Amino acid sequence: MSLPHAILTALLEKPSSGLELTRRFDKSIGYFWSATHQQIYRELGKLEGEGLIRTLPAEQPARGQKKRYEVLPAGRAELARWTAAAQDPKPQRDVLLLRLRAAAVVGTAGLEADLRRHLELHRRQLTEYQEIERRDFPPDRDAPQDRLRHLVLRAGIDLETFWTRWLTHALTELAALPDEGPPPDPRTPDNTPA
Amino acid sequence: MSLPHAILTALLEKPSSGLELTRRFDKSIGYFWSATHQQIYRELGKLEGEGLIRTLPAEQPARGQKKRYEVLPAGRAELARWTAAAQDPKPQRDVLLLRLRAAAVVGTAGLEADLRRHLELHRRQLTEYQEIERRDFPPDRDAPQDRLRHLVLRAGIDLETFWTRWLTHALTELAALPDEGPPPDPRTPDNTPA
DNA sequence: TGATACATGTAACGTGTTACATGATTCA
DNA sequence: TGAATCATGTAACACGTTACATGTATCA
Repeated sequence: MSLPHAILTALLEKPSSGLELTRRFDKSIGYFWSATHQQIYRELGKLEGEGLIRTLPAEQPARGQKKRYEVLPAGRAELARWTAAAQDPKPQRDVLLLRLRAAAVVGTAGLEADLRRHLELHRRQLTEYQEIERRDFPPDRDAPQDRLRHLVLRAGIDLETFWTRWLTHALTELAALPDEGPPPDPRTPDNTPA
Repeated sequence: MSLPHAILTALLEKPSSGLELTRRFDKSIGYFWSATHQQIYRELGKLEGEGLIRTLPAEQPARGQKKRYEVLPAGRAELARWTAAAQDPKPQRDVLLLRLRAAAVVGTAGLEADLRRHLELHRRQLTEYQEIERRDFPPDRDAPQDRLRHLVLRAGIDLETFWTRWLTHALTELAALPDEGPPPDPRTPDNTPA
């Protein structure tokens, strides 16, 4: 139940059409939440049906026509409620860690290349965030509202930093491993006794 | 498409029944992948249908009866294929960061309590992981297969460390903020001009 | 025999993903 | 007028979540 609140937040910061939202989700919003245009249109329909947002008046709703949305008071209230409500952290799920664990069982063949690729992606993401920081949060003293936004960006930066370090370490470990990690181990059942 | 591979990995490490798997996913597997028993049973059925796993022979399939599964050669091959295949990182989605960003818009009322709760949860998780590390990976020189498992656990530990630090910092910032973050800002439309 | 824990499931729904469809606008 | 781009959408499916259902074993 977070996508609608991500959209409400984005619309409060600036009323937008579906496609404009999609672009903002790809850019600045992307470092804490991502969404495709299909999700966004689906959700905009729901939110309008629930009376939390509305299309700006004086816009005809034809199919290929731009439609700008803005948040209604009920929408702002719902967002405030949700922000303050207690929520449990999402259970952990990380594909890369799972793959490493799987490699401990079936061997590390072919892993290294993709780890390098991920390292490169995270490095690029990191420098991108650092540029945003330089541009949007110049040294010392941002306005009160900006301190929270800066805090969120810092989390993004620190997480990317963590992943680049961890991946670097992982590659070192991989290289130091005996040639094929665990031996092929053909102990899989062809006719294993009970 | 990761849950089946998480199950294959777990079953290769040790053949298990559905409920045993559920327990292992709650414990040691939980720091890189989580799953409920409903997901696990659903997926075990699929995997068996695809010929990647089978129930250990000499077990009657009654409803309340234990059923142990083991991985077939085709299953091991599929896991090895998946482990080596290139995969893009999952798009970022973090509820806590989203809430902070929302708070920058609708105000920070009620946030602090839940941040403290999260901090406490992450601290507890961290010490739990550290105990696993002390117990399962005694100082220096683990066996080759264990180095990868240790690496995965280190990621879990470092991530929890990051979150406790970040939350501590976030609480400091919150406290330093003017009483209600951004002013109530009743600029929501009642009749806003174009 | 009745309660409790163990063990395996079904059903319904919300969200995320991928592929495709349709109308409007622009410009060569 | 035809291709490319902008903009809004539909459809189908995979996965995760929550609530509930059913059968077995144990033991008071």
